[in-house]
Parts: sequence; structure tokens; C-alpha cells
Amino acid sequence: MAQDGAVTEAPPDVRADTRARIQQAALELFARTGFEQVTADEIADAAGISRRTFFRCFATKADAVWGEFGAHVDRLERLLAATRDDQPVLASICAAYVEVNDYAAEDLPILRQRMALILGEPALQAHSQVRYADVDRVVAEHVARRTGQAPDALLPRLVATSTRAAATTAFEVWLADGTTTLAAALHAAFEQLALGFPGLRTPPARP
Amino acid sequence: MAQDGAVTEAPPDVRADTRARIQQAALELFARTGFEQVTADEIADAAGISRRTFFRCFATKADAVWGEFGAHVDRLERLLAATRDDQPVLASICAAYVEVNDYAAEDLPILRQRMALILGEPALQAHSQVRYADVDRVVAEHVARRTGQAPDALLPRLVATSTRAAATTAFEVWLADGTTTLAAALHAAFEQLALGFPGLRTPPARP
DNA sequence: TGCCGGGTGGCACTCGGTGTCACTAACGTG
DNA sequence: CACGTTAGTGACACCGAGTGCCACCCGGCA
Repeated sequence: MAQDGAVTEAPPDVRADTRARIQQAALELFARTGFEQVTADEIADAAGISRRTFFRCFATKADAVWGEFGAHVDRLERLLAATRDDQPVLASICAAYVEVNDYAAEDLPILRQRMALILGEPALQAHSQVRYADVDRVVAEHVARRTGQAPDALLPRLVATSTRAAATTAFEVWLADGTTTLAAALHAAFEQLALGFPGLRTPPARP
Repeated sequence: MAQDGAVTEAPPDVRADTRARIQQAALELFARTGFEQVTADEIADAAGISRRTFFRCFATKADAVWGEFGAHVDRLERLLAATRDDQPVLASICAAYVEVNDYAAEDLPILRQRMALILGEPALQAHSQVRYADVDRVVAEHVARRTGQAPDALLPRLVATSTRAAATTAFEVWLADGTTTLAAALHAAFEQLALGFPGLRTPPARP
């Protein structure tokens, strides 16, 4: 089925192709009906494959939403490794986050769909913690290199988790707002973080 | 079975009693064999109840580890509500976190066991995100009150997520270290956060 | 005595995820 | 051409987390 042509398409990885088809089908079903409501069989049917094949391409239903997130983490790691030492640490992390999330305009709708699911569906929120752990590890190692501390010391860990918190918060406001760009939201969040939340020190007014 | 005595023990809530027994049994099994390795039937057997009753007392295997976390969130909310307005916002949040996590010395071993599981077992890390969401909501509402912003604006959300990141990081170093107190770790993390990570601005030395 | 309500156990069921095996198509080599 | 190899696949059985349902037991109450 769907064996379109025989020589028209070069078959580099059959696997990567089915992965993409599954992802697309899953994302659409999730967006329409909700993550928990969609069963693995339904995704398999929609993608024209068997349930078993689905779980061979994605270890988890949730992984079908995250897509090629591992590649993003690798890219983040490379960007951080290429950082110049005279740049402030937080600025280098912010720049890396912005760069990694610099999507082309035509990819933004899919990104919105994906992030709305990840940030909105409880089951996906839960799963995200595991993926974030990889990000945190990469960032913590970067901070450790820059400060000469151990990667599991307080400061590297803290910088990693709070910058990631800033990034996800930026994603949330970007998703909810719709008028600002993702880069602007990221910069705003990192600025608050780097300056110790100056926004907290200016209450309405203090008599 | 285990119907010890008839009048010796006043039965205020049968449910709360079995909850406690289940929790104890589950925590011990998890600590010994690992969270994923222990089956719900085994916990039920160890606690002397049926599998069905286990899932009536705890909606999830993970919930047996978290115990009465909802009560902690409620307490955090009350503490934040009772905050004086002339105290800096971050300081009030830090104080509330310290207060909520001010365990008696005899409870520390159980706390260590519990937190080692929550922070170490991937399945529990994932589940934790859902519980943290409640904490974040409470803190964000506090910040929103103090700053006059909407609870879902950037700053309240950001402060909530990054202070919670600071708290969990403090828990991690406290757990790994063993020499510092939890309160000290929390204060150290919040201080870094409030001052914009001064530790980042003093690299080994800059020639 | 009979009724009632909460805690319980047993059972069947759904669904996510895994291990295993057989099948098929593509490929290189004799 | 026949052959073995390999990757991708589908079918099936299986495990474990949860859930819905019903029957049971027991203490309280009219």
C-alpha cells in the first residue's frame, strides 16, 4: 500500500519516512481529539501501519509528539560548546536557546500545535520532564566548564534548571499571546532572570 | 486479617489508616527494588489489602510516594497569603519554601528516601511535573497579587517556575551532599537566583 | 428486625508497551 | 539463477497500570 512508484523516489531510510508519516498522523489526531483519547491503534491505522511498527518507531505515544528532540539537544550542546569565553554565561545560554528555537515561518504552525500539546496535556507535561533532563545536563555541563565547578554542584544545576524554566515559560507566553515572537519572549525571560527579576522591585508604587 | 483488637484503637478514619500502611509498605518496596520493578499487587500484598483497594487509596503508584503532598501545597498557599507586603517577593517565597520543608529530625530519613525516589526514578520525575504545576500556580498567584500583574503573565509564571527550579535543585544537592541542611541549601539557591547568579560573574580569574 | 452506607474484594476490561516469530523484499555473492 | 543475509514489517501472546461494576460485610439506626 502507498507503494507509490518504484524508481521515482529514492528510498534512503524507509524508517525515517514512516516516522514522519506517523508523527504527522499522530499530531493531527492528538490536536483534534486530545492526547489521552487517541489510542495507539488509531494512530497506526491513520498512518497505515501496524501497532507494532508504531512502537518500533516511537518508544512511547508521547515520543510521537516530541519528534526529533534529541537532535535539538545535540545542537544545543554544540552551540554551547562553540561559545566565546568573554560572553556572559547566561547570555551564551540565552543565545543558544534562541538559536535552537529559530524556526522557519512555515514551521511555526506545527510548532504551535506541538507545544500546545506538550504544555497543555498533563500526560505530555509529565513526559517532558524526562526530555528536559537531557537539556539540563547539557547546560549544567556548560556552566560547569565556564565556572570551573563540578556539573552537579549547586550553581551549574541551578542555572540549568532555572534557564530551562525561563525557556519553557517563554514558550508558554508565546503560545498564549500570539503577538510576540518566540525570540522576544526568550530574551525577556532571560533578562528578568539575569538581573534578579527587576520587575519584582517596582510594585505599583510604594508610599 | 490484621483485625488487631476491637476497642483498643479508636477508628477515626479507616481510610487514612490504610493509606498510611500502604504508603509505608510501598516506600520500603520502592527503595529496595526500584519503582518500576515493584508491581501494584506486591504493594497490596505487603500492605495486607487488595490491589483494588490500593488504587482506591492512591490513584497512581506514584501517588503512594508523594503522600500528602496536596496538604503541603495548601500550607504553602496559606504561608504566602500571610506574607507581609514590605518583604521582598523572592524572600517571601523562599521563607515559605523553607517553612513548608521544615521537617522534624526524626522525619528526615523518610524524607530522604522519598526525595531520592522522586528525584532519581524517571517515572517519578515525570509524575512530579504534574504535582509541581500546583505549586507553580500557587506561587504565580502570589507574585501576581504582589506585582499587580495577571497570574499568567511572564513575570509571575517565570518567578514561579524558576523558584521551584531553585527549590528542587536545593533538594538535589541536599540529598547528594548530606552535610548541609535543607534550609541552607534553599537559602543558597534563592540567593543566587535573587542576585542574578553572582557566582557566574566570578570565574576562576580573568587575566 | 430490617434498612442503609461506607470500605472492601473479586472480576473483567481497556490500553500502553514488550518479546517473539514468521514473512517479505532488497541486496550481494557463488 | 539460486542462495544466504539483512532490515522492516505484521500478527500474536503477554505483562502491568488503571477503571468500572457488582457482591459482600459490618457498624449504625429507626
